[in-house]
Amino acid sequence: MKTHNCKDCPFKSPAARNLTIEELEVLEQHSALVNFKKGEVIFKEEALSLNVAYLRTGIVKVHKKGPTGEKILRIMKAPTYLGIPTSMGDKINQFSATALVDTSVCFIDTVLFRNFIFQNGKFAYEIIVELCRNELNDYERFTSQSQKQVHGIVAETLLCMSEKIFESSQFNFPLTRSELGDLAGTSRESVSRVLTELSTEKIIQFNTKEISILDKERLRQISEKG
Amino acid sequence: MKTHNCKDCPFKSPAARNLTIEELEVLEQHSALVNFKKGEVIFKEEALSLNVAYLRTGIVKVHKKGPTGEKILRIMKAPTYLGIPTSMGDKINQFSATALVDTSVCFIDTVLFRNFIFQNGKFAYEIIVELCRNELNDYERFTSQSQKQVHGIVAETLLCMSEKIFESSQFNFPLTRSELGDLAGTSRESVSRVLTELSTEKIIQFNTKEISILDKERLRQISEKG
DNA sequence: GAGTCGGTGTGATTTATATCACAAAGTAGC
DNA sequence: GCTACTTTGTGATATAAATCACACCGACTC
Repeated sequence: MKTHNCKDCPFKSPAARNLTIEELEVLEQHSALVNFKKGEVIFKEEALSLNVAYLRTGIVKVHKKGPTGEKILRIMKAPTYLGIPTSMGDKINQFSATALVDTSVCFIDTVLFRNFIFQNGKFAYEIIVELCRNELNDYERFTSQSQKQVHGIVAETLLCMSEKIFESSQFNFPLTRSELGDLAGTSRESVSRVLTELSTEKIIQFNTKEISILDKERLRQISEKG
Repeated sequence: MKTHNCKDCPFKSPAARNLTIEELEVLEQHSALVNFKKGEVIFKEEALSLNVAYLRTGIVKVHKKGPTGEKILRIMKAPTYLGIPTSMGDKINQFSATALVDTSVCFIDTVLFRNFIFQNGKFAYEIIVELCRNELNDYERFTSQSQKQVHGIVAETLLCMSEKIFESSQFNFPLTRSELGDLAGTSRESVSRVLTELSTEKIIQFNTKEISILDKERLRQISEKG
């Protein structure tokens, strides 16, 4: 039984679009397509990293144990590679990935992935571009989080979710308040308070999971002034 | 007058060691070696990114404007590439790099750098490995900084400087207290206080610029428990 | 329907850290 | 050497946000 077909995959990564037919055939033989339900762990920190994970569809949180609890490093949306740093930089996973919605992931043999880098420059180039973009994003958020205060960070996080992840001003928020705190670097209670405050000021509207942004401009102002 | 010689450069990057003689000759023609004195800016945020910067010798700070001031993203030591994300991920620099000691940098034409990635898989692979290692480091520090409190972060930063940058328990610290604050995500005054506290507990010893770690184990404990 | 449980809102309190303020010590220029 | 400027240490104060505490609300189970 054929589980997947890489050649005609409608969710090919920009990198994989540069692979030849032959390379795609090899990829097909050395990769596995796995579906995850909301809440399931895709790969786990401290486990041996055997594959590169490619997020084909869905949304995941990338997270890591910290001194006082879980830190959510980033929310990622398909299509994207998830575990390149953890596969190329170290033998064991330095972070975990967990599905926030139903998700499909391709696990690609690390040796094969490495061979593609060696033999296909365009493939390698796209991987590098993706890594670089991620790094720039991280720097941006890192800077914000260490200088802004809660209002600013929560506003920024909401904007980011709206623009980058859901591409809509209204969305079903896949994180609990506590997780949003872990992402924004603050506490569950503080998030809650900021959210109600934004709501009373008619900047957002929400009922538990459903959030809609009413006044994007003011939200951006709050995000920018910190 | 020949400014530099890539073929026999004793500071070749792991990536550049995979270049052929011919490629090194091209590199030599399309790169420039520039020396910087302590405090000089190597490249600046918001300027057009024209080259990939390779830190051949020296130590630099990579920093970025934040809502309330400068954020130091990381301290980097030669040999390392400095501006890959800023050259590959975007047309304009998303961060600055400033020399902390006298430093030499090779500026490599971005187009040529890209061609090397396309045509030399081993070169590309080493670049990817470097990017991945950096990302893992960033995640680690990011997690620490958002969960530890000042004692922990300052301790961690000192340990990191000692182990990764100077490889010695005694070193001439190239940052001001204020910069150390920008790096650790805290204020100048808090850094000062933690430092004197660590000093009265005989964990470190310092006089303004010269710092020595006396009790590495206790410093690590403080760093780990937050 | 009663009971458990994870998630949530929100007030009261505590606490870590920023900020303010100023003196002292370095450092650079002339 | 003296002057001006930056950097540093440290006490007093202010404040943002964590923590604690409790009530509430679904969603499940039995």
